[in-house]
Amino acid sequence: MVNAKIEKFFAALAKANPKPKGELEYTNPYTLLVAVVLSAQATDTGVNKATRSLFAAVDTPEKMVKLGEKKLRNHVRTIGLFNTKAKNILSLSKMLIERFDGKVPRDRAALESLPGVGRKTANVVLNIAFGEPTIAVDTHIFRLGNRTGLAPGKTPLAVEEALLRRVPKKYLRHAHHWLILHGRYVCKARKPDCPNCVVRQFCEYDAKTTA
DNA sequence: AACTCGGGGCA
DNA sequence: TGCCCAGAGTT
Repeated sequence: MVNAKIEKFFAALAKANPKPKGELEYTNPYTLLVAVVLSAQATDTGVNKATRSLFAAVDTPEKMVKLGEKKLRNHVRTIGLFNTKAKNILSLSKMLIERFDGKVPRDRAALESLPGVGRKTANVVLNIAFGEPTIAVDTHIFRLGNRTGLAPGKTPLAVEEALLRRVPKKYLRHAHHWLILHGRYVCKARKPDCPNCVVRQFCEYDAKTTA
């Protein structure tokens, strides 16, 4: 995809998402980190529902340790893979207290050293909590990047690097979130809603299937 | 590269 | 009722 096309691609996404919801609503790096760890292979709505009461009372690693793994597990029981996730979140919270002064580190290697935190989760935290120009490539963005021709790549890391090269700098701050929302609700895996897609005129997939 | 974790949402 | 989901860790 050529540069002029990419610029219009993101301008259209920006216009379609004036007030993006979801992760951008988090102002606390710690609850953001916990929410993203919980969201692995689960639906965002399910995570939001389960964590609403939890985060009202528990918004620091100290409070999480005090709550304990058993009660945490009860809070997130409706989320898939909750057993492993609860264990990771307790362990991760203790590590934050012992090694990072109780704060979420603004550092990729430090973040990825935490249990349950991989490259995708680290990128979300770096972007949303600290304003770093990262792109977190999940299944949605991986599919969208390849399908549209915006950022083709064999692996998630390859797609991430392609996006970092191609996304205009002024859009880098929000590109990650726009792409996730677009992949989730419009450029869906099964049945992409091309008729209602704001970037269809820049999309190689739409050109191939409907032209 | 393949396998496992996992309850809820949705067709 | 069956299939899939805002991944990460292990083998």
